[in-house]
Amino acid sequence: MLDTFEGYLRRKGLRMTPQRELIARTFFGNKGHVSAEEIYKQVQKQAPRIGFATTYRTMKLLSEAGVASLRSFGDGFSRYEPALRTDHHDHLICTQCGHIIEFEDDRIESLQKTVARKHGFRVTDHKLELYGICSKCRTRKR
Amino acid sequence: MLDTFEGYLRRKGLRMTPQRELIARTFFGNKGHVSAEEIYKQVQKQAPRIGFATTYRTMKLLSEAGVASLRSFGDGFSRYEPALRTDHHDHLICTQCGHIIEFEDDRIESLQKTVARKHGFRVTDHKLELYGICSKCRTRKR
DNA sequence: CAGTCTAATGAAAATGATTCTCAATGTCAA
DNA sequence: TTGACATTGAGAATCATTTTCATTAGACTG
Repeated sequence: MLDTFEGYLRRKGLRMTPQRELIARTFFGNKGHVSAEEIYKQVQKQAPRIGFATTYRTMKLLSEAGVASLRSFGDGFSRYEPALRTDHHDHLICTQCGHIIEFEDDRIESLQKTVARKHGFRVTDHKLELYGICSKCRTRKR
Repeated sequence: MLDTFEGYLRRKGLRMTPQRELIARTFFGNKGHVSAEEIYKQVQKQAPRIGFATTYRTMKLLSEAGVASLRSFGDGFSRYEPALRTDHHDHLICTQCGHIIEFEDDRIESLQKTVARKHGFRVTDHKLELYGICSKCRTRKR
């Protein structure tokens, strides 16, 4: 993962710096769905001198390198999640508590490809989000 | 459509004003996937005195009334599309030219419900977006 | 090692979509 | 008519993200 990133940088004539390494490691240490600001705060604890500009810049680099993928849910800001995961997964989002569950379903995936092909599209990425109320919130409600 | 909106306003003790009506009509006159700014520009042509604040406010009202639904694609800003359409549809988005194609697929819909149920979710809404390159862009490319 | 070239950094300012504030205006009901 | 609010438009404010810019650090050359 980190190697892929380093390779990308080298290929582009860019450098692997301590800051970039720390930010990348911090990012990979997360479960996913992390906003740039969250990364920034975590990084701050270990290296308070690192500015948010560098964090944002590095997140963008990670995304360009293909090791992070940008995902914008409905809320104000963009989240990153580790790419290159073997499983393609989608999201179930509770509109009540904000909890996010990942799932995958091969049948849906293959239907998506079929539909795209029918419209002459070559799909490079996709995003499926189901919004609803999770069981916990539903029982808590009444 | 407009009646539904009017009903919502009345129920909330709010008023149907000329501005709101024009904005609503303009919105309904569009195919969908319109940003608040686009609506604003269109409205401006007919009534230059209307400010963007009013446009934004009215779009939010339309959304609360359930006649418009907010959809944020990856780009910087939020788009609205007419709700209450009989067909549930999803989007194919060309990352090259930005063209958006709507599609619907009942099998995918029902699979979504199945998956959600398995996780104890009651789905209220969903969003499926396939990103790729459309046939036009693909042939133009080489 | 010294010198040079360029990338990288952090702080602060800039941006751009959206929201809020506020004074002025409109509308309804009593 | 009057009072009570809702509404409006203009501009200021917000908030995540980007850009600018002066400074620092790295890597390479001789």
